[in-house]
Amino acid sequence: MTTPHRPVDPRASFPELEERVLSRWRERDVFAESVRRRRGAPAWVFYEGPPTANGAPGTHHVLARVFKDIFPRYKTMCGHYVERKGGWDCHGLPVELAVEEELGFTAKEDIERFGIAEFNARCRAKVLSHVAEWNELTERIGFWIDLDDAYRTLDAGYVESVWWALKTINDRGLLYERLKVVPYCPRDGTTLSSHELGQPGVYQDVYDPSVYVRLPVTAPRAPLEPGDHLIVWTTTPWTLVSNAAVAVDAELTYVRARRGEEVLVLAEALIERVLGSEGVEVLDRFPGRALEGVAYEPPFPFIAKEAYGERGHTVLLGDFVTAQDGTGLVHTAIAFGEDDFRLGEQYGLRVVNPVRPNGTYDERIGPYAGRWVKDADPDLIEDLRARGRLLRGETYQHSYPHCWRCGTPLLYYAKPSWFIATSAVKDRLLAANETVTWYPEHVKHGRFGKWLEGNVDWALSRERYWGTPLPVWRCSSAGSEHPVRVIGSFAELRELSGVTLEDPHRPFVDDVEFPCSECGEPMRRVPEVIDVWFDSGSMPFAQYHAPREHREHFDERFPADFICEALDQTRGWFYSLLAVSTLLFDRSSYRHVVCLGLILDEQGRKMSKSLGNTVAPWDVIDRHGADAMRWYFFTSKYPWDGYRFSLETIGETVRPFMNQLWNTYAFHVLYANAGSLARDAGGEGEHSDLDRWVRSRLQATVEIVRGSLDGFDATGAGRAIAAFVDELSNWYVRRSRRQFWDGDPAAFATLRECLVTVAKLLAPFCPFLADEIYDNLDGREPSVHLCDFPLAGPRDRELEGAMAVARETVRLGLAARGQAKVKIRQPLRAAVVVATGAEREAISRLADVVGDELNVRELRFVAEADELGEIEVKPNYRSLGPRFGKQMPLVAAAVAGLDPAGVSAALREGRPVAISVAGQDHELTSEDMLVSMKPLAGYQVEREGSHAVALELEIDVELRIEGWAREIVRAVQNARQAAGLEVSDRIVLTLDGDEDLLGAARAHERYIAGETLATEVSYEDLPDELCADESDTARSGAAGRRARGEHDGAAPVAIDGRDLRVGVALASASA
RNA sequence: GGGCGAUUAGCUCAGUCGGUUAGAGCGCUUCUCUGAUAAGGAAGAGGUCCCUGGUUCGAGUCCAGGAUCGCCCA
Repeated sequence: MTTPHRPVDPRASFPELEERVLSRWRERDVFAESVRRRRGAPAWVFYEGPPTANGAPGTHHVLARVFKDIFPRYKTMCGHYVERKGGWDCHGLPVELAVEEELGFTAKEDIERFGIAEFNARCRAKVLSHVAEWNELTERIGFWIDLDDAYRTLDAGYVESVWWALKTINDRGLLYERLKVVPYCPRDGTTLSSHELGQPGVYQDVYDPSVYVRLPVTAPRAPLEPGDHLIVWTTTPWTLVSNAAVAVDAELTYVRARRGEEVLVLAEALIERVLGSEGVEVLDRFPGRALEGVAYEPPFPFIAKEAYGERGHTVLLGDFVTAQDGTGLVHTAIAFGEDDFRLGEQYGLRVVNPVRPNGTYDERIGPYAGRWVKDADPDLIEDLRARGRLLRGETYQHSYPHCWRCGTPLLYYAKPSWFIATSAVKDRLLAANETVTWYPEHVKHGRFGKWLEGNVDWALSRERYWGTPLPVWRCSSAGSEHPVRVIGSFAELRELSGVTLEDPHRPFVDDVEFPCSECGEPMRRVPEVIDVWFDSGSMPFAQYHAPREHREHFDERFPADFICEALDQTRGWFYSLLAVSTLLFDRSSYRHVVCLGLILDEQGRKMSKSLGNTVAPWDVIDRHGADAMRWYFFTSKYPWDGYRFSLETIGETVRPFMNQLWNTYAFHVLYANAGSLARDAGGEGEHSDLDRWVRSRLQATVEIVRGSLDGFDATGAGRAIAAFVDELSNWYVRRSRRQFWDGDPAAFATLRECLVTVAKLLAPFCPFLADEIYDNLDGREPSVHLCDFPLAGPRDRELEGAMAVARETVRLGLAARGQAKVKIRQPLRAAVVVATGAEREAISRLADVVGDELNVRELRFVAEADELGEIEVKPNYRSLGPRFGKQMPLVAAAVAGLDPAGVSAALREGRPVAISVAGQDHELTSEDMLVSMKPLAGYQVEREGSHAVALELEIDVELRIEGWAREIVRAVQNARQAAGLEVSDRIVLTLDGDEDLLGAARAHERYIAGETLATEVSYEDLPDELCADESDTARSGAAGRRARGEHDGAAPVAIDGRDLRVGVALASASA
């Protein structure tokens, strides 16, 4: 340990430093070693939620990646084996869309014509096109994850694991096919995924027809009568041709209302909105359930009641009916609405869909056959009007989805799809969620819990190309009802078909056939691929190709202790993970989730390419460094609330902390190197109270950091580190500077321990900075990241409390100086401190520290505040409020009427104070009262609560001369610095100028010489203009130092209006 | 239209169980300190705690309604 530390530039560039640390990590293989060393230790499991690498990584990815990094690093340092396997999400529509765009395709037919094999080959190339950039950024931000062994959802092994999962789910009877109403683009002939619906611009405000239609009751029964009309409302008149039923709410109140000649049936709450306020007479009121079963004549005659079944063209009860808009009676067309479809299922109505896949009516709709449905709206309305069926027609503005690709309004349209019956395990999903700890907590029973409660079966299939093929084979004989076969492994498929799949993707898998076990006809795979979310939800086992391989490895790493993604994954990965593991293993696949919020720009707008307000991660890293970016994300706020992000914000947020730490570290290195012999003298010598105090604060910080990180609170932990560094720099080092100048081994040992421990605490947050400090100050391990995380040692709470009181005293004393406009450098005779008991003892113990900081010769104490100022007593609401309740104002008045000095005296002696409230006598103890002081004229007193510090302001000749001596020291120090001397250089000092000042200098010559490292002090004439111009001397370092013995004159300085000229010259080395 | 969250100083954010006069950092003004520091200290300016109503002796905090912003759905 005799080697001095590497010199530290106090203005080092963090980005450059980080690059150096990175190369050190590479040389020493630190990441791999950090994992290797914990082999055999208890596992702590992290799952990487796979990003897609078909685009460049953005700032929000950095946010996710640094939070994914910090907790595994922490747990590793705490002694856990934390495997960090990377992953890439490879399938899915965004990739297909990007390739389609490149090829100029607009419809699925283009892909079919182009050839699926070539198309998918391009998807495969595309999906990993940005991996290099991702890898580079991942390394640069210090996210330690194994990218060489990353799982990829496109790999055959991964696909096979997914197939296994689907087969298992099917074996439990939870996989099925049925019609589903989906958003459908009739022009492109394709269903749109939820992802596509989320594209910007999909929901547009449009004007659609809004029509109220009369439906004559055909078989009236009480409370209805012949001639009554049901009134329904719709904004999609084109669906009226396939009206199947009318839905009402069972509990809602409906009326028969007479207007003119006719009697209309609708919800009471909507009478005025539909019929206006005049000329309407309510004949009868009844709940919706009274209408159930009433038959009516449909708006158009094209499709007969029988086509729908027994309940066709009757009133049904639906739970989705509200009185928010419309009439309270909802037109229902089974094939064209989610609610409609569910109602149809519930009542056993058959699905009749008279719209062809290209969006035109089929032959069942007579005169309208072949017409594009939306274009038929005006004619259909006119038809209704001509037949007296139209009650009202207008236009209505609402938000409606459009195909993001071609702009066509989407139709909601029943299509066959494959489902997983997640709703059958809803209770298990909810139970699994109960085992998960969410950060923030409200997600658990809020957004996520609510989502689970409303669970509907998982629509699994996609009519697309680049995805995990749905492993379902179906008998090809016409109209076959033979059971489908779900394949769970490649071996199973090979056994049946004799085909060994090189690549399980389409189109190759589509060619594999095998005979139907029932009839021997070929079984062919259904054309769909599966939802990519099922891929990523399967990663706990699929990443290891489990269960076919590495079964134990998987078992040991299930479930995860920790996952972390953006909040929008509630319906994405958080759900798919939970659903897949609940279906397969009846438990959650994760224990703790940290949710991250959205990153907004400076103005609080969402960052988007179209707004041009994105901040590229590289810009931040090049300017502020990765540690700064990490520190900002960790500590500026809790991550789930989102960030307002800009380059400037990062700098402002981070500078105080990182610079403070760096400067403290640089200070240590500077003086440790300057006096390196002292460090090796053996033993640490006597520790001061300051040493003991800062060590105790260090232990307190370790406690907080551990506690916070154990609770996944990086923000609280980081802020505790910052608070400690502030105490270390602004109190410990500042108050201990003399010890460092004197080479006190106890001080160096203390500061070094603090810095090294901070480096360890900081390692998961700012891995570069922490490693640099550790490496230079300790370096026993190749990296701080191979160290154990600090364990909190014993604290000296009494000393911590004492120092808090002492610092408060200093604060008050400095404020008093400020008020009196007496500089710190001017010594004062005494400070008078109001304190009693433990506080007085505390300040006495630390009197040197306090007196030195306040620059007073003496601290005196007075026991009672009234010696320094007038007393005020106030009621303590916190203790008296619960006791007196409504009488509190009276109590306050009674307390105000007491004699403050008497109360103060009584409480001091432990006697209670009597008051009378509303004729009742009560006793108040010291807990019930707050005693404070008013300032007293004539003294310079600063007070707060029960504390006060007063300064004796009289400055006699002795004090004045001492003050001058300190001013002279300051002037000499400036001259030293201007001359570019090293902090340990000895000097020959020459002073010239005002006789009073020189007299003060002579009187305090030893002090001045000691402070300025002057081996010699002389009083001679100094020419004014000896010194060169500032630019030459200022901060010029060793190169600018004057030759030995040569005077370096300084410009005259003024002290109390008196001139002083200072000459400094480097003394000979022997001094 | 529904669900979830947010709203506190010019900016970024704390604010515990409801309790005296609502805080910090950055920025601004003045002063000060400096053998590490672009740092630190003191004072000052800066507040409709989004609004309205309610509960309470007492509300930034609890309740209800509303506004605005965001997210997720539709």
